[in-house]
Amino acid sequence: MDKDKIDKKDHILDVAERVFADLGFDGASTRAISGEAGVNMAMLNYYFGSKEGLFLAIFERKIASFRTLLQNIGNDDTISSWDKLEKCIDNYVDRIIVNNCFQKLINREITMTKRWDLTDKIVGILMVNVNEIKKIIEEGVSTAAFAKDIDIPLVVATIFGTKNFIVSQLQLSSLILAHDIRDEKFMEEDLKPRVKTYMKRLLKAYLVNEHDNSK
Amino acid sequence: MDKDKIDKKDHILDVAERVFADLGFDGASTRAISGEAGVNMAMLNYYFGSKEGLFLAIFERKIASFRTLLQNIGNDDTISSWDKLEKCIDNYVDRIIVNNCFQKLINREITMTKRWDLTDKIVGILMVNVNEIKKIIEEGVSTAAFAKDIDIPLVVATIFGTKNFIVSQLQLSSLILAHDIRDEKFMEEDLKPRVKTYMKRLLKAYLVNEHDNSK
DNA sequence: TTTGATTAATCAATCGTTTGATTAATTTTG
DNA sequence: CAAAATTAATCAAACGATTGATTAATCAAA
Repeated sequence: MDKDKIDKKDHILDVAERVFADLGFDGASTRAISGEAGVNMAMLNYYFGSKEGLFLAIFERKIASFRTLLQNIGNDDTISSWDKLEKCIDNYVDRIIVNNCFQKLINREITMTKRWDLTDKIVGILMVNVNEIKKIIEEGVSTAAFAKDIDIPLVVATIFGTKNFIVSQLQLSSLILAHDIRDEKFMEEDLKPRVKTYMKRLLKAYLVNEHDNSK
Repeated sequence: MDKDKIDKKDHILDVAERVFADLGFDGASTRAISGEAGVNMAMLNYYFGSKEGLFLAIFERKIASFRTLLQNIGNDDTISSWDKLEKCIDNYVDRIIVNNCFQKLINREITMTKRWDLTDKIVGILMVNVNEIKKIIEEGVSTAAFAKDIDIPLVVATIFGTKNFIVSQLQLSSLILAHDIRDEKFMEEDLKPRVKTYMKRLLKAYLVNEHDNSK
């Protein structure tokens, strides 16, 4: 049946996403992926053409939905720039903490000099989302909601860098936070609201035009 | 000669560091490393026992010196907590932007679930440095130089996350900064002071106790 | 000559991919 | 509807290439 085929492909993508995240692109063998997914090795090539095709399929499945979400926030004319940014933060934190293995996957492969074509594709997909954030901050500056002398690209680097660090370097952030970050309950009930609150305060202190940053 | 041997080992470590950073642990073959270093493949095992041994040797060569630098800053009783933090930022930015391929190397391998023993070793080494920063911030809070309701672990995540993002995701940050980040001159003359200024303003706005963070 | 450094050749293991065959499902034809 | 033809899905086996590591022979220096 067609339904079963889609389900099976989706199942493979689910498994492959986790295995890639754990072991990296090179480290994850097609045998390991097919083995864990309970399918024959040849099915990966049959469905996705190649290992790289499987890798890209994982991305394309994930990114699109979040992009439209960001765009909806950005295009909403009824709320202020700061409220838009808050909404972005909330959505990002919700998203990345839940399926963090996908984030790890991106962060690892994007630093590769090998496989330029693949990296370029990933960067291209990500930049669309990055630019949505950037646009919101720029809007805030032009409407004088944010200070005019802020460093927008580096603010973006802080937003993405902080979230990447927390989810991507699990062992390190576990030690820093003094919690086992694989503890689902802690992640959901404690860390999630905590990161949201922190990011908002941090950015508000720097961005919002209530004191002079230039000194 | 003994001198020549040490030079050769160092040369291998230099090359291996770059190749590992570019291609990852799995992606970097011993043939590629020995080939680029201009030595026979067997010399890697002869000198470092194994590929993993070579990998660890790269770390041990690098980390120690910076650790003592951080500790010297932390133990200096003649300057304020904020000045200590500024010094740390300056030193970090100077260091990571120059040899960023080492940072990439760490950031990639630390996210691996594979090779727990190796990751643990790396994390252990890094945590010493992380704790130095943490100690300085804690000192600032206890002396009321910093606001008491700040989230220290997440501040650490921002410091390391932002720097990691800039150097580790070169392609992405090149696009965000609208500059080719491999341009040495831009990195040295523009980006370096810019990141320093930004990090200080960002952290000061959040940390220093001149407005109430709790609202 | 003896010891340590260096080499080319080779090892078993594993890699991603391809193959040819077999089964299941679908479509076409009579 | 039923038989035949076609397509899709799945499999075990094997491919050539590459991996990290080791061997035994050679070289250089003391």
